[in-house]
Amino acid sequence: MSDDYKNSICLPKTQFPMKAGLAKREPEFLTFWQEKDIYSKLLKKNEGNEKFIFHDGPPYANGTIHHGHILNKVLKDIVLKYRMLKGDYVRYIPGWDCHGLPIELNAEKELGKPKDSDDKLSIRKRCEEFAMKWSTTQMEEMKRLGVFSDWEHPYRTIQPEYEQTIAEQLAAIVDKGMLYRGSKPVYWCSECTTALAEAEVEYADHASPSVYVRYDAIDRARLLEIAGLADDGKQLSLVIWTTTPWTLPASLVIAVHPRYSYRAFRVGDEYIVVAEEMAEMAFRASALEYEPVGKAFAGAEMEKLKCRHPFIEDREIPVLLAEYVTLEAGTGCVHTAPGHGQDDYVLCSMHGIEPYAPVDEKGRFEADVEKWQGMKVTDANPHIVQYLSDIKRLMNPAGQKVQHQYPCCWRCKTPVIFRSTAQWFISMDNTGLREQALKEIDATRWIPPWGRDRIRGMVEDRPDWCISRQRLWGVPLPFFFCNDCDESLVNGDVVRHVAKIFGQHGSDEWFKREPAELLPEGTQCSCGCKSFRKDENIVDVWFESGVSWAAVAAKVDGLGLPTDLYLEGSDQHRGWFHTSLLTSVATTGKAPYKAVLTHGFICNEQGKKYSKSQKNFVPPAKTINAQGAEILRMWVGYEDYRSDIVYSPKIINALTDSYRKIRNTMRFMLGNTNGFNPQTDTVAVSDMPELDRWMLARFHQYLTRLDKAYAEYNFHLIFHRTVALITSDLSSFYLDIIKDRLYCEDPTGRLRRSAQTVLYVMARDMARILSPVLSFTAEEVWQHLPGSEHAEESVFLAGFPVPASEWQNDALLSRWQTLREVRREVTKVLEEMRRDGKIGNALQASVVVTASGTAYSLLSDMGEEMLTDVFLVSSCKLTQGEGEISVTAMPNDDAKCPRCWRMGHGVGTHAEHPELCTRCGDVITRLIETGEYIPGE
RNA sequence: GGGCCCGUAGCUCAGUAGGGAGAGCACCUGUUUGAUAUUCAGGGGGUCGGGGGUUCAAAUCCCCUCGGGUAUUCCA
Repeated sequence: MSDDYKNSICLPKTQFPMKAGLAKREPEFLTFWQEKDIYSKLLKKNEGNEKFIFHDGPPYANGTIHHGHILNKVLKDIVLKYRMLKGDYVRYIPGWDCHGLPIELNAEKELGKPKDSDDKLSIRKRCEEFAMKWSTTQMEEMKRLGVFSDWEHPYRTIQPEYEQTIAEQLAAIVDKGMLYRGSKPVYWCSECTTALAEAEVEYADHASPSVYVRYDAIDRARLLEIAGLADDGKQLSLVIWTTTPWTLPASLVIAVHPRYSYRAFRVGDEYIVVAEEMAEMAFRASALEYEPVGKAFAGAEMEKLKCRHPFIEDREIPVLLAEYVTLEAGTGCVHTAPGHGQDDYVLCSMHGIEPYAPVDEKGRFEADVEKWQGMKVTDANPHIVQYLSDIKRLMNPAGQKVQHQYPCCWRCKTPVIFRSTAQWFISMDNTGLREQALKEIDATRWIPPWGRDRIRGMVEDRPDWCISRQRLWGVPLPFFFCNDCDESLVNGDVVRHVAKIFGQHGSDEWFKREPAELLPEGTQCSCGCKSFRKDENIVDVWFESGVSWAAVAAKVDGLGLPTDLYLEGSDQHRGWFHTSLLTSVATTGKAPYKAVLTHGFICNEQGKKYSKSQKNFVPPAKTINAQGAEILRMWVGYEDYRSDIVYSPKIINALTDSYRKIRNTMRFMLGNTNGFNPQTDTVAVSDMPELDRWMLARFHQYLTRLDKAYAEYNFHLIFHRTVALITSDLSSFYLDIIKDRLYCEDPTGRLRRSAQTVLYVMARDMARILSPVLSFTAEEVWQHLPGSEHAEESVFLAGFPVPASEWQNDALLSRWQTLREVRREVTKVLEEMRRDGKIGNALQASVVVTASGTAYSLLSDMGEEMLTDVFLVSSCKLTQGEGEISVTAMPNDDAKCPRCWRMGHGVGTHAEHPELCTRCGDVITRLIETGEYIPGE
């Protein structure tokens, strides 16, 4: 049997499996990292170096994690692993937000509404169990992603020491004089006699009365002038529309839009002013004839105009301007009761008008409303309508109804009302909190930059922060009221006294103890009374997570303030970024962070938001168990996190294919470094063929660009540049060309060792530079690298790769760019020949390249031998011609070397192996001499 | 409705001093069997959301518009 010399060829050989088997292998690496304590070793290694202080935003401890959590945690992991590889000292303390309504509602569902303090404590107990269960579950799910974090020392907002900080921060705010007690409208159920949170309200179809009500102008002359009318003695009024006549006794203001067009209309024997566009709808409802008179004018002209309340004779109603006025319904003139509406409240508070709500907790009118005192507001509605009609203030027939969605109590289904109640606020302006917060926003780096404008707008516009909630599952506001004079007892020392109790025993103590047991000894009201009762509110959970900088960053060893980075979804501009800023500026004057990075939301292929309730997503655990967490890590790295990003099985499948390409190329490099000892076999750059030096120059560029991409938080470029390198530069070019050297050259000769040197360097450094993203695969590659030169037991201890300056060679890069363009022409011509059946393998062809000018001199400088190798043909001739580069090719009929498959190359001339080409003959001769190759085997 | 973000090939993305529309994947057709659940080559595919303006020249600068996304309390 003829010897095809196959056994003398060095084919790739490695233990690194082609099939990833990620779902099965990843847990082995997790165990490896844990058992070898790699994260601790990394911390120890970087101890004393510059710190990068990162502070984790606490996810809500409710349910299993979804793709949004994965995006967030993996992004954090990428940033921090990069920093750690670079040598920074980075501690990652994970946290959970454990108080709050969603958890409380769950507990309440099981245990019912609490009746006494024992019930309250059982509910809180159940809440705690719930929060612990889910935060622990989420922790396990996050660990599975390969995230490096201090999982042994997480923070939770229900830890006593955390609760102590919450109270201490409150004390600091009290000390600064920022806290005050005021009124604010909240959803109120008069059946359950309680305030409701948004989540406890559901919308149902409801028929409400529809009333158009006249407010006579007091500033009659002014309004006539604005409207362009002469005074002919006719009645002149603004008309409002409302579906809640019971709020009319609390009506204090009429709101109009500054830029809408308003106009007077003659209706019967009177003038009525409404928004021009709304006239038809308004008068048609009232079945009235109308005609426009005078001239149209902007709402802004009516600012501060005084009108008269429809039935409270001595109440003047000013017209105020509001952007929220719309032309969807009504008249463009909006009746405004700050005690009964959110917008109303905000508008009035801007003008110093206090909320007014003459309605008690059972939903009955109080004494202020003489006519209907003691009547339920909903029962009073028809009486009010009839009265309006009787006194000729109603435009439309009494009894008209409108069908619309109206908020109802989710428990008893009663329509809820808006009712202003006493609440605790942090003032935005009394002590300059808003102004200072804006300054700190400007001093912070926002990534991407539009984050600054976003949070700026919110801080500029926001009302005072209402921090009280009428709920159970949270930290009680440690305030008291005097039993004698009803005066509130709010001072920093008292709050700090309670804070200590929270820190030692937890905030349950508030419910277990009597006021005297919570107060410092001898506490006395200014009226002399020593008997107090407890406030029954808890603090807004946003305040709790908002002080994590004080509870965690300021206290945990290895962290500190200000932190270097907060990293969360873009919804946190309103949430955690916002509340952290306010609390920190309030008590320290400074932002808690130097930089804030935000990412978008997860959407499906239709651009729809991820929704658990709609079940429009494959649960992550399913993907992890089928394809591995690595694919999800890759997905995070693959997408541009700054905008909303798409998650779909299609994308995951595409990524799986890309992953295979990366993995297989790494495997090829590892396989071809088989038998290479980096310590003894490395070839110096100066001894390398030009192609290898080009490859290193390109790799130098790649490493430099990736370092920049990491540093600038352009993570998706990492992946896209890596895929470009692997497919275009490695797989289809460099690796393809050096196969001949790797397989056929003398295994220990310079040419093969040179290529191996390059492969080793690239495998080693790609493992390191990709490890923040492809953590599992990078570690696996690392464990399969040849040689013992790398003493590090994990890729994460090997540091960030620094390209050798001698690799850099911009001249080579541009020179080879031209060569590759010629190569593209060559492959195109060969493809045509192949199509015509003239050749199969490119090695069966001979090529002639004709070039002129600088292209010719460049190619001739490289030499025909190199062109032959690079074009993967058996021979290449270069001729000088005119004009553009042209390529011709023909089948080569030289004899074929059975070992390397090239045609010609001196086949038939070798003294001992005339059947081989000169190169292969020499190689075989040596291999036979040393016994490395035995013919016929 | 106002605020903010996004809109380049079926998918994910490049395109930073305005001047040639690109990459990878997917798809089709071949190639290899010495990366073989692999490799290589070739090919089709885009009014750069739409319209207007500035300019000799616009994916890139300005204005308008459409579509999508977003908000633990925007909505009488």
